[in-house]
Amino acid sequence: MPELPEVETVKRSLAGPLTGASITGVTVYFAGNIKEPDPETFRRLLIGKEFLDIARRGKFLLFSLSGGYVLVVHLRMTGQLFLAGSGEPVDKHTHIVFSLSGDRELRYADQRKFGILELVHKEEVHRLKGLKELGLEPFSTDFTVDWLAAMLRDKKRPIKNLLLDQTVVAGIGNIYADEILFEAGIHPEKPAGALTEREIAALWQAVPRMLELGIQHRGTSIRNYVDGAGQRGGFQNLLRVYGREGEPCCRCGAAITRIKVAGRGTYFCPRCQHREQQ
DNA sequence: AGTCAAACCTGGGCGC
DNA sequence: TGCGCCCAGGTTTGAC
Repeated sequence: MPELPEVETVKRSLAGPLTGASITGVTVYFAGNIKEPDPETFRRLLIGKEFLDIARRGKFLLFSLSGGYVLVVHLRMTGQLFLAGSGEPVDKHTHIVFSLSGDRELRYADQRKFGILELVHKEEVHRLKGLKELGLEPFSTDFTVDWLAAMLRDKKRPIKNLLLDQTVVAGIGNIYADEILFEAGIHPEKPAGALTEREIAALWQAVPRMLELGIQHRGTSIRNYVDGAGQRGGFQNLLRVYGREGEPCCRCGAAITRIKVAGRGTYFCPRCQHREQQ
């Protein structure tokens, strides 16, 4: 599910309703997603805490709580974080329920159970695995074309592989990587270091452009993704290559092709996205 | 340094 | 209906 636009949409949809709310109880139906501390300490520490602020870093959500604690959540493939009324039925994939004042609940559901929840003191956040290795935020002012050019220089790995590397740029996943490369007209297997200046400039523009477009449409819902209000996104209808194997390219009409890059299903237009030059 | 497969889990879709 | 296989939005791990 969740790449940067989806995580950002969850953040925005939870920020209003959650800010100022207090946790009155925590029910853990499945503890496997709780990485630290142990589930009982996790429960005990959270009860009575107030949500102060929500931030996003890459695909991580960071909930600042009273008492100096931070709840860090990574949704991985199928994690969902959404608000519900306390009377609504709890489905079998809901693993953790945070009861809030006013008969509301924040629920964590996760069909494949890959997601991660960690509760740490704010001084400890910087040491968390995955979070500390994150690269640049694509919307930060540090994400310049010169910085990108320097990151690609002499790299032999496929450009798609590099886009998916969270230690380079944070937040891009498999769907947006394909859409970004289509937008920029670059073959996903082209070695990063072989991109021309024009291609680097096009890529630099396409990264924030496609992510922003995803956010404007409230994310991509192909399977499980929903925002903090339980609503699906709309960007799946605007994808131009992802999931469109065999369909005509919207620019040139050639059939969209599916290959594997970095072990991931990869969609591109063989005519618009070439390996050589341009 | 890099690439790859496998692992963590569950479920949907397909062909037979 | 059932079975087996492949696929899935992410990341880590260990082998080469």
